[in-house]
Amino acid sequence: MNNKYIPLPVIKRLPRYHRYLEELKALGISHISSKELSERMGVTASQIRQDLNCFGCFGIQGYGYSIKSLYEEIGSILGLENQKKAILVGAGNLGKTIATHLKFDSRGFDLIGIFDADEEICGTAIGKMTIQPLTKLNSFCKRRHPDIAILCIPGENAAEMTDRLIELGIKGFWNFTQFDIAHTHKGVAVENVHLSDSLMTLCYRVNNMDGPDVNSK
Amino acid sequence: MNNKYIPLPVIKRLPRYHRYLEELKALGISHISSKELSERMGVTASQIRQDLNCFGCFGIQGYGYSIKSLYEEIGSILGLENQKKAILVGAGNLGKTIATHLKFDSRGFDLIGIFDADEEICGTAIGKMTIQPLTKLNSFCKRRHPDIAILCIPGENAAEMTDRLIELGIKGFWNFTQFDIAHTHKGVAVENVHLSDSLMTLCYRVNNMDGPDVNSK
DNA sequence: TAGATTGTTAATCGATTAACAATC
DNA sequence: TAGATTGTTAATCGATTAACAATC
Repeated sequence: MNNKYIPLPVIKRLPRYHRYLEELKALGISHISSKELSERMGVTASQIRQDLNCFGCFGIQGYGYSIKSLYEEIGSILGLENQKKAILVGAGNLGKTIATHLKFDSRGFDLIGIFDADEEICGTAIGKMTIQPLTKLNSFCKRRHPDIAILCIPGENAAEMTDRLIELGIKGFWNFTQFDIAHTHKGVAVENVHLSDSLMTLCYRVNNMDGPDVNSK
Repeated sequence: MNNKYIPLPVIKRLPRYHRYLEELKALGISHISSKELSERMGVTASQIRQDLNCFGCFGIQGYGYSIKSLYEEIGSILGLENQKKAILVGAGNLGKTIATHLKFDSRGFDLIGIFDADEEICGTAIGKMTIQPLTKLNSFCKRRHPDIAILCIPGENAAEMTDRLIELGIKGFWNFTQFDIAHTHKGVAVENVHLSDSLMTLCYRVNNMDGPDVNSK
């Protein structure tokens, strides 16, 4: 696999490129220059070219980038076709919504199990899946080897659950709890979705609209 | 209000400080040095001191920071006590979950209205509120003057709805749609929660765990 | 007073932007 | 060939880290 170091900001921009290219593809446009794409996306053309060149030479001088092939390239860089196995831990309101609202298939994942501590709701169906009790988590992981866990449990239980899941071979977390999955766990990928933090950031911004503009990305 | 320019990365870190201080306060600890806090949070002490000094001198040399007062300071910097008025637009699965899952009160907002295009579900209660039809949106905004909108509608309708809401005086968006609320709208605060993008970023990371480590924040 | 830790300036590091030669 | 636009190097900008004098 590619062994070059890629800056995190670049990686975080890839899904957005992917999204814009998908849209352009749907519009039936065949190719686009970094300049035009940059205008649509509100970034610099330089940044687009620099970002893409971290991974290879995808453009053609004097012509631009083929939308279809660049879209596929980025999808493959992200690893969307690899279908890593995901489990959901915590099937409350939030967990249920996450499980049903997202297109895991086209985002590189296959949701293979849903677990909850509350034995009452076990057996209930979510989509095509049935909620299982946490008591079955260990045997399930040993049998199916899920790659990542989606954490939708109360924050108080997150530290302990994280340790347990890492023990069981989980290599990545999509974390919706308040708890910060620690920098101390090496070799584990963590994507935090701290909704409260996001809301508070918005709070700051709407309260400081008069000051020097910070409302760009 | 403070008119100094504050870098966006600093603002985005404030909620996390707030969260850690809340926890320390609950533990009954009275004060803490930037060094100890930095170790708990996995950042540098320098960064903490630099960040805080954007807003004022909250520490005491030789002693550290009073947890209770720093917690309050940060809350007040974020503007959490201002209780800006928020409306939710789109009361599907995701919207419903967002409305019920988050503590708006302690995050600087008061949720005062919920709207949906589907007349069928109007009248249904979510928490203490009732879903209203979108046809009542304009008159509601003219009467109540909400500050921000939480967008949980399908991406296809987002562009149009954004324009409509800005027209109606909305000054901030908490955007859960795929659609990027544009850089073209000046003077409007936008906080995007692109869940699919986040999931794809995680996908890249779990697929590239062998390479040079990018799994830090 | 001595020790600790801040506030702040200076140094470093990394990311973004600009420029331009290479090339389709 | 001429025009366009890339890939890539160099310049700039901004954010992070280190260092230390000020001070509790």
